[in-house]
Amino acid sequence: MPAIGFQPHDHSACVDGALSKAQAHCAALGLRMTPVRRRTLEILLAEHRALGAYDILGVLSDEGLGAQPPVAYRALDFLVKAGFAHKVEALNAYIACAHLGADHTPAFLICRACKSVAEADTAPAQGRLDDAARAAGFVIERTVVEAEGLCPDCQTDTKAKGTTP
Amino acid sequence: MPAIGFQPHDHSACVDGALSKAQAHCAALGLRMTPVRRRTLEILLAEHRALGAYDILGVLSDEGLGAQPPVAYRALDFLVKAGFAHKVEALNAYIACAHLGADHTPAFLICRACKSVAEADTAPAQGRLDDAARAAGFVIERTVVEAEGLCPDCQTDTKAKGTTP
DNA sequence: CCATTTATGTTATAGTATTACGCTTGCTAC
DNA sequence: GTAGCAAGCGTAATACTATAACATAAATGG
Repeated sequence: MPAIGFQPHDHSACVDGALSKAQAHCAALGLRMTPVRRRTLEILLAEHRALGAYDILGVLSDEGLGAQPPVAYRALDFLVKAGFAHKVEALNAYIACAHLGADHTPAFLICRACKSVAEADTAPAQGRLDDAARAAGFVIERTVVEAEGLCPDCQTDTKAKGTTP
Repeated sequence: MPAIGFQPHDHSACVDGALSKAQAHCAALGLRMTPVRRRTLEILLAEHRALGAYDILGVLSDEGLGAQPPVAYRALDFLVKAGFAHKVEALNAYIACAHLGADHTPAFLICRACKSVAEADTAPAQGRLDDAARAAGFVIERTVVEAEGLCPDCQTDTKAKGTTP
């Protein structure tokens, strides 16, 4: 399962596919894909980049879908719980799930220059973390694996030379 | 390198050791361990638990060491950059480094019941993450590995039965 | 249809973090 | 020793992230 997001791909297909998979998943489980939730997912899907809750709220609010923070946070909570989106802890921001349908524990590669985020699989890393946890008698319920650095594109750009060029 | 924090240990020795190691490290590198910075490190070292910046600020302020947020944030930035403390992204909180002196990439085991945090080593997990990053052409500069769950003590406690008992 | 649950709208507030600016301190080079 | 400079601190103001609490409305299920 390769990381996507750093190489060109058929993005509109990737959006459409995710939307219809989400819709199907909701139908199957009796979850309700309301207008606010669907639009929030669309906004996230539009880019392989993490967006803050207030970025989402800005768009929703422009479209008359709710003007207060709880609207965005509730939609995001729903999407995260349903597995349609993830929270990127290092950025306090949210991103659409790139492997929708798989019940996975994602790892993120976060570009500090362009803020794009790729999602990889962590199963192996998690195995090792499990070992450490077991040794300590700790029971893991959720794991966060995130790496910050530079994506291929930004490694050669001027703006990549430092955090504040 | 086992995770510490979930088992009894000589805590005052662990605090003293860390403080003197930090002091020595500063002397060696020409860093300045000022009163605010030292006290901030002491506060963090006092418990194997993550503290918010405003928890720190509360203590500093009670002691006349600065009353505004930047005081705490600057001290924490210094400690994090120097490797004397880490930020726990999943909690937006800070914790003293448990393996001071080693230039390591830590993994945290965070108990959601008692908020204690243990620090383990991630070298193995990171190896796998490096592989994924290399495959994507991504250069990692910093990694965040955190696991939330229940520590040994809290697995049997009443309060551990659910998030909101 | 009515009761119940689920979702939304809104106000207010809590919690986390940074920018900006001026003052003080300590170091270095004359 | 002192002038100049960099690093650190004090403070005010503000931005960003998130939740609590309560009222209203819409869907579900008897």
